[in-house]
Amino acid sequence: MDFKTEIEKQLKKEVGEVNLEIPPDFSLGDFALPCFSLAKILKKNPNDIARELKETFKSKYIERIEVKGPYLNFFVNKSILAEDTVNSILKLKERYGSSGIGKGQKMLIEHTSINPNASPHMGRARNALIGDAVARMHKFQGYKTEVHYYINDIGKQIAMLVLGSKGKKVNFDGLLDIYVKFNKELEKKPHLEKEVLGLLAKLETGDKKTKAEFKKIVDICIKGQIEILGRLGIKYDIFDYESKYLFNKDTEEILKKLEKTKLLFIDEVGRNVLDLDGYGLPMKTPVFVLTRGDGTSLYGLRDLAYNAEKLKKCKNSLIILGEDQKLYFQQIKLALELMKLDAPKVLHYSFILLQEGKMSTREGNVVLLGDFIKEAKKKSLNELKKRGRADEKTAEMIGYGAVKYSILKVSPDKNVLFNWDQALDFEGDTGPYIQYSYARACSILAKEKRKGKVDASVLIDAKEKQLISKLSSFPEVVLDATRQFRPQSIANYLGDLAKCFNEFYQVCPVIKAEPKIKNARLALVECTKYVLKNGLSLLGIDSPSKM
RNA sequence: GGGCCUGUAGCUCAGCCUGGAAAGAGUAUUAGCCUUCUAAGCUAAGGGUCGCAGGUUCAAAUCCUGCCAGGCCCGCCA
Repeated sequence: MDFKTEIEKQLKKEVGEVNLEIPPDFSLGDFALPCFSLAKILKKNPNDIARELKETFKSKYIERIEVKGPYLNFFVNKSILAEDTVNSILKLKERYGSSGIGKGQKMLIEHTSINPNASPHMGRARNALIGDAVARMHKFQGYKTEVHYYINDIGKQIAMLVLGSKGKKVNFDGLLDIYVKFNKELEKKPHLEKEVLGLLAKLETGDKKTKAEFKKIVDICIKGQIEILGRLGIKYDIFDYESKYLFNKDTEEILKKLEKTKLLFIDEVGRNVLDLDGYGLPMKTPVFVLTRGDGTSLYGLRDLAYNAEKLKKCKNSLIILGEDQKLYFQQIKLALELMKLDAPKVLHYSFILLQEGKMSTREGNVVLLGDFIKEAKKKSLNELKKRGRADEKTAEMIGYGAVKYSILKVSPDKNVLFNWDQALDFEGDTGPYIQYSYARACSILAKEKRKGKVDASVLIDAKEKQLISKLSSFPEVVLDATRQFRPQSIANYLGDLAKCFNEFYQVCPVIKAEPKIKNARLALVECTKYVLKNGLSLLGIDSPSKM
């Protein structure tokens, strides 16, 4: 039952199209109609309008109506809401919250796509965590999702690692060090740059030995990255290697297509350049450079080929990109549109900053994801020990939950200043707080079983009503979050829900309540358990039944 | 110089798209609550020129303009 739509439908008959809002405080009602705008149309005092509407409005879904000055406040029939919400959740269980809007549709999501040059740092992890959550949200809504990871296996960075690791035994953890050292070397000896480019040119001719050298580094790197991300439960369906689009000549196809637009030209140093003047790109000279002077391809050209292929596979597509790629993506989008191709939708996120500035793999001032989750697990294991448990699996659930929640709850537009203490906080508005609420619910349900029919209308305590109201809004929150690619909305909702549940827990004993109320409260706890679990799983966070 | 994002309590953030009632959480500080379903919890107190200045509106944290501060980007990196 959608109360809001029901009230709006009724009001439409009386005064035309209106938009209800949620009052600032629970005690003021469930929905409110401010009568200011009506005052203008009806040429009457808003307070009078509110009073008159109160008299004429009738609906069985409304318990009572209060007039507060120019506001008409609706109190929905709590027993209908309670019955409705509880029945719906108990029926749908792990599907509660899904609208099914994605049924029959496919969604391709590309995320993470970290350069295979080192162990991932927290900044990159933000991409993976957001992408993973968005993918889970779509899956939940019925989309058939396909998660892609694009591997930049032929870039300058790999060439640098190939050169830097000559004669050394390389492993995943040592790559960062090699990369940092090589970059320092490069500053001192600029002629190394030529060696790097030479190696790239050799690669593009298809030289077997060079290919093998690149592949060796890339394989080590990808394997290490996937292992770390896999620990966090982040999985990919398909890995796309950038080199493929070079060696299968797709890039040449793209150049041919772009030639037809008449906007492609060869500049004074022999590069293929796309003229994007007149499209409002905020660049000094609005062009898109596609090849180097020596004819080798640049990243952008290969990316165009990649995007063209993704589009063939699926017309619904999303990519997660850092804010540094905003302008670059505009170029890609324009170039694709010139070829009459749709660009994917894009979600940009800002960087995680350190006290001393931006994280930079090249300079080596990074907090590695691997180190961070290790620390998180260690801390949660410690906390578990204090409570007489020391279960590794649960420690991971909690530690990783803290990491994920702390990143996902913040809007991607915001820079995050990385702070160890804060990121590893387990109290207050954190992942473990939500998990703890879940564990509390499980604990009650393990002690006592609900029996027979539930009469939800006996749930009349203020905290019970508040909890029910919160539970009932879950589907709307998920729908909105999915449509707008906003995992943070779900994270914030879960924080609120956990708070509502803990407040209820404090004042409403379940097991000791009289039978009728006990049964209804058990049902309410069960409902909360489902919603917490469903919500957490959308963020890729596990729900431990004990902690 | 140009473009995009951000600026809300000491600190970390929600609310801004879609304007509406006294601006919300968490944390930190202070004071309470474990013989009662897990205290990773709950209750209470103090703490705010919503960056600044204009404008639109009956009404602005929310919309518009200008300015200030931070982040990101602006041709052979990816």
